[in-house]
Amino acid sequence: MGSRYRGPKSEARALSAIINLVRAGESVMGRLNGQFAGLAITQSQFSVLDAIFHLGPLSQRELGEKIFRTSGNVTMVVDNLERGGMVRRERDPGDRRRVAVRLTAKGKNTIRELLPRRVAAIRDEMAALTVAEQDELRRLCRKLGRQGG
Amino acid sequence: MGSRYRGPKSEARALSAIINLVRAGESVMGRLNGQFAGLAITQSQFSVLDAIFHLGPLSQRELGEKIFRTSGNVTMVVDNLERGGMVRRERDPGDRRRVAVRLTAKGKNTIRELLPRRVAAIRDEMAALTVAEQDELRRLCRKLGRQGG
DNA sequence: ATTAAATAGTTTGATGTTAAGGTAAAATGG
DNA sequence: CCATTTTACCTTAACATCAAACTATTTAAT
Repeated sequence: MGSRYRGPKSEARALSAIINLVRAGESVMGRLNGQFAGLAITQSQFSVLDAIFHLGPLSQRELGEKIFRTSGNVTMVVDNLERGGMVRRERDPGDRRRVAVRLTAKGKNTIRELLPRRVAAIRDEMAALTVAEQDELRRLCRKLGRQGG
Repeated sequence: MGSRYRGPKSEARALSAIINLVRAGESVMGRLNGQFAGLAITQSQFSVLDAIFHLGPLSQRELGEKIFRTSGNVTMVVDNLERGGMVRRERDPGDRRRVAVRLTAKGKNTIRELLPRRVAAIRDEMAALTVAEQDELRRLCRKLGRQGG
């Protein structure tokens, strides 16, 4: 499926599109994460705080789903957040396998402070494109991303 | 610059576009890197082999530029490739700070075997989009990527 | 020539990431 | 009730990644 021959030109075009796609993603995220330079927080940590802030306490399994990471990874990220006093682990008494990850006051303050900056940075990033272009980009990326998984 | 107000709807649009951009890049690369599962090679290692294969021996600084990584990182990736017998380091006699990274026969065979597979996988990934869409995607990603860096 | 600045590469310390395997708890099926 | 399977989390080993500090070498300035 999708493998009908299109010739070498077609391959160069596909390669170029992918390179630019990946590079754009990396460079946008790189600039966005520049926000965190100096602050004691990383991208993964931000993602976790953001998820809990918007969705309420989550188990690590749920967090892994939200941020598209393995459970082993979530363990480490939550470890580091916990050490920094941003979140608290609470064993679920009903199902003792589960751990609810919950924001502390410090974590809540941090994410509340960071969010508006992040929103502003995203707005500025995307200001390079018109509204129509942003919609088209999203449409194309969805079509691509959906593919295999 | 680029920060004239566009309202909250605009921010949701921008955020959604970025999320889909980054996710598409990650998911496409994830599927592409699935190719390497089982083989003793990683994405970074592939990038290095690919660069040397097409451009000839490069210094580590040049490699870092090509694959958008820091020099410290290149040191480790080349370490691992060298340990696997894929490349050889050769001190430049003219400028003894420099190290030329050169493919071994094994490295050459490996990349020659991997490249066609990668090209085919890329072709299949992008077959989700029409030719016109591929061009548009590339154009939009370029516009975005150029921005800050 | 001496000194200062720049460049190439390495090392270190912290974090992230996965895959694979391990432990404990819960659910399921006799 | 007991054995099996599944689930949630943790641990380990290996690699990736960056920032910052460091060594060695080259270039530039005076």
